[in-house]
Amino acid sequence: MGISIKDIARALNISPSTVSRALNGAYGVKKETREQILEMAREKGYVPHLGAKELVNKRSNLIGLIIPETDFEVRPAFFETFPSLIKTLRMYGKETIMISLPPDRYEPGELPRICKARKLEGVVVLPGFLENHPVLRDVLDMKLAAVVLEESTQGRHCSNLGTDEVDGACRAVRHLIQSGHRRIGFVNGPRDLVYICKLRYEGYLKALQEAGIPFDARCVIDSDFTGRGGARSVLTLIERNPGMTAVFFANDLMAMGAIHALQEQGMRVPDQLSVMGYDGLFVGAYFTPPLTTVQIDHARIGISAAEMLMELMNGQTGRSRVVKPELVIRESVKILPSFDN
Amino acid sequence: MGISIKDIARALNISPSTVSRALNGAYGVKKETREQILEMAREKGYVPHLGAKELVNKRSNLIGLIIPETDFEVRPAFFETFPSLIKTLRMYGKETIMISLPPDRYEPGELPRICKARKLEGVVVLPGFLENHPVLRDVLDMKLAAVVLEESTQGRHCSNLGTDEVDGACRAVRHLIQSGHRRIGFVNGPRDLVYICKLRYEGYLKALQEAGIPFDARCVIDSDFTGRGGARSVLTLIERNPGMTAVFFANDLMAMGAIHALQEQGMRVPDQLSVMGYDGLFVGAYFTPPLTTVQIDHARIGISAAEMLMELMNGQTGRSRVVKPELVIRESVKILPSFDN
DNA sequence: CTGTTAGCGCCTTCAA
DNA sequence: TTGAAGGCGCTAACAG
Repeated sequence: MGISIKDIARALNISPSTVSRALNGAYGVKKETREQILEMAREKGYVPHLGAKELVNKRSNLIGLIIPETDFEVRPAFFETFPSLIKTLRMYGKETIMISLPPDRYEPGELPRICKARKLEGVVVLPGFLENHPVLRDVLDMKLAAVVLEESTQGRHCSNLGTDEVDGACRAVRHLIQSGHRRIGFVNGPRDLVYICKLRYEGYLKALQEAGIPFDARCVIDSDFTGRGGARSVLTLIERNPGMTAVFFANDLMAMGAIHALQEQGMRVPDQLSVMGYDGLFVGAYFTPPLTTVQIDHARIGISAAEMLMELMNGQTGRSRVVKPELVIRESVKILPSFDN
Repeated sequence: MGISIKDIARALNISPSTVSRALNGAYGVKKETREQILEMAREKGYVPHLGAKELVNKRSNLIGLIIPETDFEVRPAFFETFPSLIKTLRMYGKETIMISLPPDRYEPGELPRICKARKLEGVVVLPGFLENHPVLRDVLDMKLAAVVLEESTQGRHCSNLGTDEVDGACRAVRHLIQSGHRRIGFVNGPRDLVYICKLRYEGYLKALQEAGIPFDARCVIDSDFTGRGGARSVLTLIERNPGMTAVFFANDLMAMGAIHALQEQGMRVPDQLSVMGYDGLFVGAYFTPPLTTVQIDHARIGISAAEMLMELMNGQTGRSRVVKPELVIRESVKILPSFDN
């Protein structure tokens, strides 16, 4: 099929090893010969067979990108880390192979088998597998360099990278408080299923506490991260809490669904109810009102994930890292006049 | 490192070739021996080295997924084909490797080199490379099975798969006409850069023609697929066309940006201006008003792309296929009373 | 500086 | 039914 090292050796009447040396390390080959070889390689369009190299070098330069086969609507921001992640890995000479795994129906041992078969050098696990999910456990057991996004999984060969969810949520709610809101609702995601929901909840509590606002369980409701869920939940919340002036949603999608539902009921946002999102979906900017939210820098996360993986592959020990999200103030939160500072 | 075929041969005091046979073709091995081998393989956790297999079998089972390194906002729906595409390929025993290429700064020959080096069996090219882009030309030259999404590139080994853009746009505009609109604006994408823009334009013209509505160039404007662009463009269009009652946008993002801008100007949608989108982003459902749009079934496209690639790999000739998009009627288009049918 | 030899893990003749 | 030998494309160790 393709041109091999032998072909060009034969053409030049030299040995394959010399060709190999010229093409790689370069040292220990007469300049003249090397140039001939390089020339001939170019001429014949030689491309090294990476698979064969791997066989002898024991380095595949392959990184697995593990993505959960889940309903897309749940995490639309999900794929935004891809471009920067892949690009950064490529800068390190690593290529990315996709491994799509069904969170339900996952057979333990499947992932390790794939990794062994392809001799992957590391994996990046995208969010979608819950704490202690068999996939995560296999990742830990494999003793293969791994970076887990958003979950707290960590080990000798496993780092995790997330946003500072507690801080993000806390700042969101703090912003509401600073805008004069005291009775603040919280529509969370599925707290028992998704790790970050716990953290966002923590942030909510923390901000209230700081401000000396007593916690009221009636202000909090667990939902499902969908627009419809957000709509349903906000309506429930309003009914339960007549004095509530603002609601913090654990993601933008729910916030958007809620705003829509409220407007359908003839309520004005933010005049009658302020809404705070979380995620920073860019479509939020085109909402009416434009959604105030907490923005996650996905491109940055992709880069960091790649870098952390390289660290691990260089023998460093697994660690934890969080990037701080950013508060994006748009127009869905009203500043209550009495607190106008 | 890992367990090899030899290890299990030695443990059983038989030859590696027998083990190989037992593990693969299975024929020509005594049932008893085979069972011993299988048992031992399981016990030792044997996993075949795919790279080594490839070396002898000449089949890598690797498919390249070519994605353009572009600004994310431009095509948010972009990644929605991923899950189904990867999953389907996996069902065919193929794994997916990501190849991210910069549309500008692309060096011709780069892609073929990557494909050769990894011995890829085929590629799927995601949208983002314009007609006749060097990447597309290389794809054609490689004579490797390839499925190109959205562009019309085709060849002996190259199929293309898109949605029926003309039909989609035509149906969108037809819906506006049936709702009683006559003077209908069109905010297109960058027509000179993105192939589908031409098709959507065609559909727009076709629908007008069908209805006997004369074309007016002042009703059409090329924009850039962003929310801000849509906002700017709709304002221009309104100024130029006082009698205009509806606008068709070549993507949802622009439609959303436009709706937002209109509402900021105090205009009501759809009462004063009807808006039609294109893409079917699910967040559109949470807009106020919920966006009427043309929906593309990305999951279906992923599946079809995989299947078309397999066809090509089985020796069939490149072909063209379009899937029909679906009109999703929500509330951003007003039915004008006079035409109430 | 260069060629020879051996082997990575696997499969496929060809013989036994 | 099984084993031995050879080779896929490449590199590393050892001679020369």
